[in-house]
Amino acid sequence: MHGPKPFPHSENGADVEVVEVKVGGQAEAKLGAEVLAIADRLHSTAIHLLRRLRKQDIAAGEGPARLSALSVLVFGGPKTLGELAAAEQVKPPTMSRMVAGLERSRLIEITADRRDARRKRIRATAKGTRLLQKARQLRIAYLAAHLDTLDAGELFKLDEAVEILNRLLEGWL
Amino acid sequence: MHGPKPFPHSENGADVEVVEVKVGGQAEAKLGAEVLAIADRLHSTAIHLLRRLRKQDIAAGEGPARLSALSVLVFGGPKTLGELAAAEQVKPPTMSRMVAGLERSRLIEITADRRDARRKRIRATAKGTRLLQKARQLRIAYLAAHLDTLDAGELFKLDEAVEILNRLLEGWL
DNA sequence: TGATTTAATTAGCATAGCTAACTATATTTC
DNA sequence: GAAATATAGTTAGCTATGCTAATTAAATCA
Repeated sequence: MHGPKPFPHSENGADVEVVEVKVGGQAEAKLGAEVLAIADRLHSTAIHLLRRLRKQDIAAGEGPARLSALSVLVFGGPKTLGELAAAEQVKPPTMSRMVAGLERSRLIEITADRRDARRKRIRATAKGTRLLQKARQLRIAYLAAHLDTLDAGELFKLDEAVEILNRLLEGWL
Repeated sequence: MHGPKPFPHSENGADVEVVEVKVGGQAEAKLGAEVLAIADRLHSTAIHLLRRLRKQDIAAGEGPARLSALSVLVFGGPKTLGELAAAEQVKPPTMSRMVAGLERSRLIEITADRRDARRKRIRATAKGTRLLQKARQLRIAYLAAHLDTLDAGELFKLDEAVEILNRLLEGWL
């Protein structure tokens, strides 16, 4: 039927046959067992992949959530707190605390917005940019070292799948 | 060069050219830019995928980590605490607390091991099994509803990639 | 028997998520 | 222009997850 069962999750995953779901509060879809099974495996795989990578994150001295927010600033330019929270799909109080931590570590700088005194302009410092590069290297190189044991065809398939998922996530909300 | 940039992360991801890493403390690999770029995109995609799914997890009343541990018990049978911790790639104190929470909610049962009084036998209750099915349905159906917007070819590619990743993770440590 | 190893817990710390309630500033409406 | 409303962020307080270090209890080894 399918490949090797990778983790205790996923096993027996197709016990749900057909399910109705509302997505975005409007559409209603009937889903086949095959799609559910793929969703199940994908979910489990993503969980376990990130469990491994999380350990590398910690080696950088800041947690994964902070590094991710810092990454938005480094590659996306300065943002307000609300924009950052939206980009990271997190509520403002959560981002508020992460920003406070990043500032204590001198990885970001906060300045007042002249147009709107309620807003804060948040941007990465040189130190923050440097740290992010280092952390990226830890995480990504670790993952890449494992990916490197795959052959070229497998890597290609992986890359294709990532693209498909990214397109899906873009129009997701 | 490559596809659409999906998130502020990932952008400019190939600024690391060649990197040496030690994996498992033994091998040393030189990694090309292509593998690093794929690793980068995969990492970012996994993060953002799980951000979305986490919200569904919470709808079930238990957090994702507990549900994941419960899943191991439901599909993998009874385990000791140490086995559970190992399966979930977590330290024993962390699992100890999760198990305590699951027991308070009557989702698992703990009995003494007759052979070794230090060990605990932990297994899912009927209630736990039921809850897991429901939670699975929430998470998986939500993801599946989005996957359902893909065409058959894309789904196939996704499934292939998941299999490749699972094989990779199995022999990872 | 005594020493060591192993299984699990407890205590204590940090990060990360949330909601509710509050402050301060902008904007809209009368 | 003053009052009402809306928006941006913070603070307080809760929960869940992760960790390490130290402790307890039981099993195993010398």
